[in-house]
Amino acid sequence: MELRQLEQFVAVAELSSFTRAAQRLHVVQSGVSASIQGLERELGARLFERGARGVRLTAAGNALLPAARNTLDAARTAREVVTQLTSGITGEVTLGTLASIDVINLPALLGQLRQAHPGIKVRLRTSASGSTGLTEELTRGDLDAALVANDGSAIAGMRLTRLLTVPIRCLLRSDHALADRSAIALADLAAEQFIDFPVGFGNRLIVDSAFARLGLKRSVSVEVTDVTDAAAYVRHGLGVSLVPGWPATLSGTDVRSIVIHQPDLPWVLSVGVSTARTSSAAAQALLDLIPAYTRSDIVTNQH
Amino acid sequence: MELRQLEQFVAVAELSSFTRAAQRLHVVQSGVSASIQGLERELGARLFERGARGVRLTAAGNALLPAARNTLDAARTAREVVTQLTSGITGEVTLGTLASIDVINLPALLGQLRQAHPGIKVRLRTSASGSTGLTEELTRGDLDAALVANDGSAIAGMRLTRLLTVPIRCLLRSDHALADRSAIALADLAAEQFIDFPVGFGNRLIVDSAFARLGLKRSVSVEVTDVTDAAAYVRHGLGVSLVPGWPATLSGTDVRSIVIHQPDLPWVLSVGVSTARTSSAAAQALLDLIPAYTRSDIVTNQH
DNA sequence: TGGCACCCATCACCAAAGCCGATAATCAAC
DNA sequence: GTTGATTATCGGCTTTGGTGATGGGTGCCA
Repeated sequence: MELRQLEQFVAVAELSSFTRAAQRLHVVQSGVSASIQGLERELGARLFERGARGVRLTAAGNALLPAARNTLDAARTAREVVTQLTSGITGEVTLGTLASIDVINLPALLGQLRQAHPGIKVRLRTSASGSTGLTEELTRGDLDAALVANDGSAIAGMRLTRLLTVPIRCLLRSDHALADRSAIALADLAAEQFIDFPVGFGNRLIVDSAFARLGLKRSVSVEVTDVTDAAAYVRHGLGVSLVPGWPATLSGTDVRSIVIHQPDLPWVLSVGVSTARTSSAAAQALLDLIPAYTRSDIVTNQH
Repeated sequence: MELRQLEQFVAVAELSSFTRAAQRLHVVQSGVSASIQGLERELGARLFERGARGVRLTAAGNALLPAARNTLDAARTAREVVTQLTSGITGEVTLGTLASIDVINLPALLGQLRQAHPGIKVRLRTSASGSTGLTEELTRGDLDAALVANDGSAIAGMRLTRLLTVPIRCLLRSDHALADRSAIALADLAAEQFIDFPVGFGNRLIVDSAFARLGLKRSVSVEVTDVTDAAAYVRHGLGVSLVPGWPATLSGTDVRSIVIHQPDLPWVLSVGVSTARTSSAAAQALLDLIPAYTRSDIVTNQH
């Protein structure tokens, strides 16, 4: 049994395909095929059910998968403990992030990380499909960590660390009938046209499910990927928007940001890692810095 | 980095020698040398200080050693979880044992183990140098587990599980001046000739250190490796003996077994595994059975 | 039902690497 | 200095991982 075989096995298991695993590993498919066969012969058990439409893990394969990951993690750690002594922490980290998160000062964070550990290379990746897409990429193994927003509930396969909780507020044009309220109930907005994020984003998920829980339907007429864009559309009369609210960002404009009550709608930003993997030293170094570079002045759930 | 390299690295580290590591691994020395060099080149750090009298770990080597063991353990576990599904637990276990332990019914235990897990092969090894020798063999990696006897204190590098505590008693010929006492103090025996186990055995260690603590010297004139032998020498007038006492074994003979007080001398039998390694599934299966096959009727420390 | 697309297995070939055996180089102890 | 023990180096052999092409099987769709 070789580390190379375990690596290939894990790749095939994650991608459910010899062909795609070979692509990811930069070898030809026949090599992966032979390698897995060797592993199966050595272990005396078939690891995959081969089908014309990809492969599925057998019971034996399912048993091996976590153990194989453990082994690869241990091997990576073994490498790291030595290289750390000579050249500090090195390695490559891929962080999944949301399109426009100004609550985390990523440039400053990465500057600090570079200064502390020059050997770490960071790659940022944003997903067009929001937190849902990031979650998938993370569990598929394409990301080392991801920033995700949701209502604060757990996500299967991810270990989440909460960074920030911001109440969702309603953006209204100042000439709107509700614009002078001090607080708005969700039910008051059921008939409005909404500007919101696309399906898959945390914000959309929170608001959609809140309406669903109340038994209400709503209409999203414009989709944006940025709170600032949402505010701009509100300003131009395209509708109202429910987004995590930082009152300061709107001061002096003709858009009002009003607290939502009934129910509270907390928008929770977390950083997540896969429960199936252990983080590399490089990833851990990045994760350790995130809380310090998260804006804490608006960590509040109050109205 | 290959598992083979880690295996060779651990062997060299444990034996402090390329040559002996090569012997253990059944490869030639030049192969180990090249392999370790490759590992050092890949990690960018020297792992051993080479000397004419063997090798010593560098700081990098010391850092790598536990991580390498973890990796190898994880790989072994990966193998086991799969083979366990098809052929049950398999593997080879080497148990270090004392020459004559009748308090553990090893034949019955191994019979049960064979019945439960036919794929496990057990090798028993006794050490001529008693518990001390077993401890060394265990930490050197030659044993998976060892039965050791001592006064119940901890042993560096070993995780001990207590099986049995038996008070040490004094064997005397029935015509001895102290033979009719109901209890004897250690100081009463300082002038006697002793029959005892060789240095390195748990019993010898306990009694020697007890006399040393009292500031007394004693003379061991006959060395045996079996309690029955000790009783035989006592019967023939060669001296007295302090051994873990089971009154029943002497009934109907002309040798008396008398309790020692001042101080209590507990003889503690434990089974130990190395703290540096995790046990294989096969070793664990054996360990799990030991308590059930340990005589519990004499688990007592009372006089 | 036949063709097509997709996927895994097999094969021949090549380059790299592991292993062996022998030998050189180094160092400590006597 | 010599001896003994230890690690490093070298040439040659064998194994094996990788490649690229090909074959065979399966589901999908016209």
